[in-house]
Amino acid sequence: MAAFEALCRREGLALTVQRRGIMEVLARRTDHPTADQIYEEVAPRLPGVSRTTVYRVLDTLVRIGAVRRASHLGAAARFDPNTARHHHLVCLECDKVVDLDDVPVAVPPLPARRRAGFDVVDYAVDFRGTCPACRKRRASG
Amino acid sequence: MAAFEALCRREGLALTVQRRGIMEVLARRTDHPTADQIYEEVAPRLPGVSRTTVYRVLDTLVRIGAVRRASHLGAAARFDPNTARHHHLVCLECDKVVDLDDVPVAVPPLPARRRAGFDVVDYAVDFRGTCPACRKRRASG
DNA sequence: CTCCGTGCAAAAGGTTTGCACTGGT
DNA sequence: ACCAGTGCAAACCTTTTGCACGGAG
Repeated sequence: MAAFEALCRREGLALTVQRRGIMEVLARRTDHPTADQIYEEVAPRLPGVSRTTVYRVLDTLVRIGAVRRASHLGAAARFDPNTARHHHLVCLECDKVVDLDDVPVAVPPLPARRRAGFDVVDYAVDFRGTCPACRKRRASG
Repeated sequence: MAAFEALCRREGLALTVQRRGIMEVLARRTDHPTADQIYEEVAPRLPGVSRTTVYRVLDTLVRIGAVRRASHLGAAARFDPNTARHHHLVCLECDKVVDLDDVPVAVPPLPARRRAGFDVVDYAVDFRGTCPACRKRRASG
């Protein structure tokens, strides 16, 4: 939390009660709350806070690297005709997703004591980085 | 495509032009189109087709196992205060996501020739399966 | 001929935007 | 005091639902 305040100062961002409150909620929770869940938890402590602010603060937190979006696959649902196990290349800048067909990736089995009671039947690996188009765009821009 | 028609017959589903057209688009594309992108591509071939139908057909295709949803993280965006590399346990039934903090998973580096020009800087592994609550619910129900 | 599947329209989330005001710095 | 940050309302985008019609089996 102190690190967060330092980060804000370094970025020249105002330390508002809203930002502090939302960051506190995020820092405490170990699940991956939605914007609305964060709003519900923050609203009693910050009377009059709006959902708009929650969305805007979350954008800011993502931009300065204080939190992550849990999925990099974009907002809208995407569909994949390939039902076999396969992995993905994901561009962190434009959310483009490319299949890695026929590229087996050996992931060691998760030890039973780390599975939190889940029956694990499969896995998928997202390799994250920058796609050729975004790299080029950044180099020229 | 022939396999898809056989699958429909086996499931007792009518082979409508809409289902065939949407499945053809999905089978041809190697990216992960959104419902709207599929609609845009299918609309000229199926005059008068509605977005509603695209959504309903996609649901059907997922149900019979002809396609997959590319993300299992649910509709709403989720936020994660943990910006360090970590992996996830994902329930395929209720979309619950649990962090695997401090559980390193060794994934071999992707050979350069499989990277499709991406600069890969990180990776994340989603372990997929059934969470304890859903397993219990299924056992009792 | 019988329903399943579709189209339309409207509703239901989730998220973003325009504008005026307020609170940090 | 200035301007970034906020609140409100309305718009926007994606997805779902109710109802009536039409075509596949």
